[in-house]
Amino acid sequence: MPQNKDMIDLCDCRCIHENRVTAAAGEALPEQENQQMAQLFKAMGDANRLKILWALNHGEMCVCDLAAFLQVSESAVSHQLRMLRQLQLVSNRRAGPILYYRLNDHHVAALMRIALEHTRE
Amino acid sequence: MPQNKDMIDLCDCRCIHENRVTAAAGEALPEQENQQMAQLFKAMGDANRLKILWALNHGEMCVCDLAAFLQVSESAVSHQLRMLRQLQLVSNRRAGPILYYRLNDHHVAALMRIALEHTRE
DNA sequence: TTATCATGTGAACAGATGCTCATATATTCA
DNA sequence: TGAATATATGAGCATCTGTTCACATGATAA
Repeated sequence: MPQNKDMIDLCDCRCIHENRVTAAAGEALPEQENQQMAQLFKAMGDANRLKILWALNHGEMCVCDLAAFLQVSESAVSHQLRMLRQLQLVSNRRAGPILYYRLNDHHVAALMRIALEHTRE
Repeated sequence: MPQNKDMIDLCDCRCIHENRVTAAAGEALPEQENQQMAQLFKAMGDANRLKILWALNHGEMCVCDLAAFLQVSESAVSHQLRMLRQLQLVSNRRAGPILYYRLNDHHVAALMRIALEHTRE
């Protein structure tokens, strides 16, 4: 068991077969950052949410457009947008009764570009 | 409804409030690629799998080391490694009874780097 | 062979997830 | 004010996920 549970540390493995452990120990990743990274990937790890992010990467769209685009209910889109909003991946502007959503994080586009490269290899 | 369900196409939204739809239509993303991208992000969207990938990014490790590292059973790690193997994100080499796992996709490191940047802003 | 260690696999279960439906809120217009 | 439109929210539910447990497989050494 690692002494410090907040830090990912490779020093306390039960069976150590080579010295790879000490080699990796220098690059510890705080537990909180690991969880935030996982949360980001999880948000992008749903086909419909990814479609939303992909669409918003080309320009702002309102909820009902996104719903027609994904062929799901506007309620479903709204639920997904709330999650993306809470993670600050998207934001919106109001124009009368209509909310236009847009990407709010420049990393999202970069992540999608790399993932697309990955699938095309 | 889009006529071609294999293609993400923005031309058939029910309510069109501006001309953003036509602007986005040029960048259609095939359904299959969208799903593969989502699968990649989903694989990285679990805290334990991300820890595995993070650890392997610093060098190869065997299953029991990873289990001690994550503080879960070796069976759990094995299940997760199978998923990562099937997605070809990791591969292994055998040294006697021990299997050493390593990253098998150069995009993974890039994705983790960007995600880490994201969490640190 | 037999014992042992490292890993893989299937079943089973608790918890998470994503959708729909019904309803609430908010804005605009008559 | 009341009606209509756009979006948000909560409940409920079927499905998916990640873990543990028990056991199987595969390699090594005695």
